[in-house]
Amino acid sequence: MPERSTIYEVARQSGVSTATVSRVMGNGTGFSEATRTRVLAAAAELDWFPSGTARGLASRRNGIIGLLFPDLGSSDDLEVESPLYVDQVIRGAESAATADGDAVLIAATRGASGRALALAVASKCDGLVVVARALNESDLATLAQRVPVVVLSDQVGRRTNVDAVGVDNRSGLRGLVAHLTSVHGYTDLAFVGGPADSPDSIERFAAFRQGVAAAGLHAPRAPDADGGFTEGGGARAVADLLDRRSDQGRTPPRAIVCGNDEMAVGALGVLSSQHLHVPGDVAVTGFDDLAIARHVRPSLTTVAQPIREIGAEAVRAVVARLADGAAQRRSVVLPTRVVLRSSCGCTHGHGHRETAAGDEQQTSRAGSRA
Amino acid sequence: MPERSTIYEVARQSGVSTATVSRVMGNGTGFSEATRTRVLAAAAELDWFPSGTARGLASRRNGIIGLLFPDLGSSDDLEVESPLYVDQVIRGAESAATADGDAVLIAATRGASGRALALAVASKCDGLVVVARALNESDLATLAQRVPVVVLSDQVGRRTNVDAVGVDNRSGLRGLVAHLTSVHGYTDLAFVGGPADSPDSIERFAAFRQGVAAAGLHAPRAPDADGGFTEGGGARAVADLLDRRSDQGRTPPRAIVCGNDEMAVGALGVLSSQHLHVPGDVAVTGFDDLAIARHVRPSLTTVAQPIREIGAEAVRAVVARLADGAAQRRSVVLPTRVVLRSSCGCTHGHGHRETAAGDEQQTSRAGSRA
DNA sequence: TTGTAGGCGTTATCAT
DNA sequence: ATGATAACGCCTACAA
Repeated sequence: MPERSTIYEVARQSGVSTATVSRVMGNGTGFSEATRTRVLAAAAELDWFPSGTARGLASRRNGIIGLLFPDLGSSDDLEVESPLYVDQVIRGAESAATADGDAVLIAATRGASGRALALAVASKCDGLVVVARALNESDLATLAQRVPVVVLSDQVGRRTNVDAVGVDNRSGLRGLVAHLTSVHGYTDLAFVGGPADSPDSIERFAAFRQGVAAAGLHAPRAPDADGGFTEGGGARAVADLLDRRSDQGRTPPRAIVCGNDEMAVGALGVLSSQHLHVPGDVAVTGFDDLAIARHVRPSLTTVAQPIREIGAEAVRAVVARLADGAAQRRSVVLPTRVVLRSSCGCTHGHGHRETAAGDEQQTSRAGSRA
Repeated sequence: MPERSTIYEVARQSGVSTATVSRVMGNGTGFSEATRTRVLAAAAELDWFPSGTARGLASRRNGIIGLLFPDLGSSDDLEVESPLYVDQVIRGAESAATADGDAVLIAATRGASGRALALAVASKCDGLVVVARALNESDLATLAQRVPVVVLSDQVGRRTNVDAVGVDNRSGLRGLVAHLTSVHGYTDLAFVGGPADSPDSIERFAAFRQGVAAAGLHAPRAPDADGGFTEGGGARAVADLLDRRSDQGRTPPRAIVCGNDEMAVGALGVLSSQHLHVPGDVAVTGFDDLAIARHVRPSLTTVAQPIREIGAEAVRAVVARLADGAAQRRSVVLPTRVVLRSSCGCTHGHGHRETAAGDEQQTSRAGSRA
């Protein structure tokens, strides 16, 4: 690395002050066209461009939005590929950030070192998006009084008094359960949830109970949960569920509602290996509507949520807060939508690219609200 | 936001100099335990932690590694979900970066604004990882003389004299073609490539030709390419290929080798809708070994490449360069591996989670090299 | 072990 | 339209 040149060299080389160079490089105005040309020429010649770091210090604006997410990866192959959800959030955040002229700084909070990492990231950002479970609520609050923070869970946001972006888990899942009970007439439903500390999973289970109860059926008190929102997790949970039922001399549930698509895929695998036909013997549903839901056989009935949009909306919220400052807590709840395919028992075209529902399509919408 | 306090307040509050506060906050040593306690207490009380930006300016180390990737998204749903490759690279980069104590700043270079965005990002980072096609080679060179850069393509790295991380596309694809020709005896193979400017796609096609020629068969001069490494792109390319063949009064190829898994999935869809059986009528293969390759039916024979590892290795390379400084260009080539499943015509267990090959498994390895 | 003081590379304020 | 010149918040010799 040759000695990096600074704004001083450029100023001298172009015969103006550093202030003027700064003006030319910034979006600002306040210089003649001739000056602009000379400065740019000098910059090009010296192969210089302004230091984002110095610029950030001086202007109190780094052009960086941080994104903290929980590290769900492990060494197990099946688990590792799992966090497609986070990948989508990252994509959405990136795109909204770029639209606003800043970049996204990502970091996974691994276990105990979470707080330190979070501080390190926060200290470089103008604002922060925090995926649910990436941070405990106390640390969340700490960060929130330093930079604008938006948490990806309406629930958590409410508790910590932090801006939030979430989805309407309840409507989605209730719609799904209503479909299973009313249209297909299933009466023995089981819920296989994700991590017990996932706000989304908790909300989905609550909605599941409501839906089941609303249909006049017996609602289980706790989900058949497992450690992860993963294919492996789903497989293990369903295997356990089946074992337990078998030990009790009971038959498998008529329908298994899973916490997300990946778990549902795991469920499909276990059921298939136990020679239980889906949806003939057991119906299965997911949540998320990832690409895999279309590709797996039978194709997966699920609840779609706009994951990329969640990430994008969160960044927009941070940016808005950056501009606004005061104003009371804001919360955005994005809509979900039931997507009917084959795994619930619906039958329709099985073309490779059939998409979504038909008659029974359900849509639940909720706008943003204060 | 209440007035943020600075190192000065903390110094005063704890009765030491700012230098000492700095020492306590940095990993450094050079202070008594008692001092440390007092400083930490003051920091906690004032609810202060050091500004990463200021720290970066002063220490010339931001703790940020940049990651530039091409924006392959579009508004088309099928295309949008596509860049699973990049998602994996991001994950790998993040994990290696965190291990080294820094975070990853990501940005997608969209079209013409690419250069400006790249400079903005580079000006905030200690080093940069650039995914192939994210930047033209000229801009790549510009950045490389400012911060350490590692490009994700051995080919590009060689041309621009920049450190690189790549995979052994050739061995993988040659192994695949050898399998198709020798084991299955296919003689009419077609190649459906990705974007014409993708170094990976180019290399894979070159290897395809070699492999076909080595089997004494006629090698096409150009791939049946399409705009994107996407499911939609694969579908369109294969549909075109089939149409063209049909117009010429020819039968479909006996095997279609696709540029990546997503294109292969698109191929599967088109073939199915045209009532061509895979692998009975036409064999199909992919590249990458994404999760979807296991889930799609028939399961996809493909070439595995360690995508996450690519991202991780790239970050390690820039970190190494950060420490080293001089030293000549380095290039790491990661191994690929043929993974045999059903879509090539191999038959074996169809359990939902069957993984990879059996007898015919091929492995090609290549260590790192100067 | 601790303090002093001079940067780090820009931006922003106030003049001119 | 342009120039001085303080910040910006911290690190790091150099001294003590």
